[in-house]
Amino acid sequence: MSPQSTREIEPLITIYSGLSAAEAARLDALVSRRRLDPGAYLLHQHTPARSVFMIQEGMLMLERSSSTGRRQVMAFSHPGNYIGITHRAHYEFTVSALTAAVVQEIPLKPFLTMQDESPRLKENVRSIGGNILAHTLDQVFALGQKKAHERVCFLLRQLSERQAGASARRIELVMTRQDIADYLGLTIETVSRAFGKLKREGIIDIFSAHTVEILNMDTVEELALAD
Amino acid sequence: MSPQSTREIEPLITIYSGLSAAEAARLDALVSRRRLDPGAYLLHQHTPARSVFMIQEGMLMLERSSSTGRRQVMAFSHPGNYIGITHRAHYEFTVSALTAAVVQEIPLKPFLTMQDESPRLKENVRSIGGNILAHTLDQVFALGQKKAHERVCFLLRQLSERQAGASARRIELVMTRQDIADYLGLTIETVSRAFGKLKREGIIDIFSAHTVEILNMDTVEELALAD
DNA sequence: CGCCCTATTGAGACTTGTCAAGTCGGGTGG
DNA sequence: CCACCCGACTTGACAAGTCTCAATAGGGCG
Repeated sequence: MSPQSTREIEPLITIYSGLSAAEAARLDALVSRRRLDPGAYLLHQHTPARSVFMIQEGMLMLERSSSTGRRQVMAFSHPGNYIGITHRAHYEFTVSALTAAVVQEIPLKPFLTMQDESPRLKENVRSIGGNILAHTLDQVFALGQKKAHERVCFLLRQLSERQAGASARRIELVMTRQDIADYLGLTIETVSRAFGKLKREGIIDIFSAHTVEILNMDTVEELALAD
Repeated sequence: MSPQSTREIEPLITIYSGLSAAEAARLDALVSRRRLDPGAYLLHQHTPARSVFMIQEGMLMLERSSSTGRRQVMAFSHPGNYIGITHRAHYEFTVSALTAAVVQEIPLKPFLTMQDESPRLKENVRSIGGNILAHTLDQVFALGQKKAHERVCFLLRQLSERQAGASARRIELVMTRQDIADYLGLTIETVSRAFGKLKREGIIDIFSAHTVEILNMDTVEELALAD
């Protein structure tokens, strides 16, 4: 899939998509809910993967740190996103809550068993895994090919896309500049200057450090997809 | 999983791992072989995904191009690697042969059916998918956090790791400098200078543009993993 | 032997990182 | 209620890294 096509409106596949009422009920029986305070950790890199999670409310952040201390943010996760679906025996990254959040937890073992019995469920999981890989490939493309202000547009576009309906143009930046920098492979100063540049050029407006509005969506798109 | 852990010796999971003789035979019946000349395309981005491939001989390259012409190489694929396993309805990238190659082709539909009936096969596919995601996450980390010469070490380490047993220190660079540059998010000039720097520092030796030897594996490792 | 494609090397421009100073805003304590 | 404080963000000046453009070298093949 090309970087462009992320713009397709994905109807946000869930594991429930197309399941029978009976199957959905069985799945429901597995689910428990967990509430997270801002800053709280959901799980840690290298710990055994025992559950799959779906975000119900709030925003989470997936990150990876090297022994020498630098870190790479792998994703910002929204309601409807899944965590832990494609993993191996151990989690690939650390996950923490950027805001107060509620996640649904599904124990991995019965979830896998149920996949054996429901082709549709298995298919849904496969789709979600594909989406995660596609997202990661987009990120590789962005980090490999784009300049600072283009990477910022890449993020703005991702956030506006997934943000609840109405005013997708006004964006709440829940995360810190450091989080953004670590996501885009930049420094906070460069991120800050990139925002400044976009504002000077009239492409976005910055109300506060954590609220921006996209004035010219086409240009943002164009920069986000620029190679 | 941390960037470090890629160094674990993966016993190269295959879809056959742990299958019964009967299952293996059924799988064999699905497989056909396909020979590729150097430079030939195996499949194209955006075309419907109909098969899964395993490389038997040779080296392939996975790449993605944007409409504006720049491209990102997503991976160099060795014998034993799978292509198309985690995909969606359409292939995510274009795949071509860097050398003469032989691939095994498995039609997707019967392959998925068989997964429904063999939990072990499904588990193998899941593992392989996890490896692919892990590889991609490593790449994100490298592009986001590393300098040019560190990225080159990142590549050298990957190649030495997967290269047939004995002299993993001598590395054949089958691909062009442009391919390397597009994989690492650099220009060919910067790649060339990075090689030069590593050579001047006595970390590698360069016999020809396409043959290098790692003189100090520890340093290469260290640079490859540097954050 | 000569040609062509690829890779290397050099000089200068541009982008990003680093270090340091200054601003903004929310929260606390006087 | 206001002053202060602290963290987060912005801005500036400079250094370092990478890109661009251009010239040169090297290797394979006719």
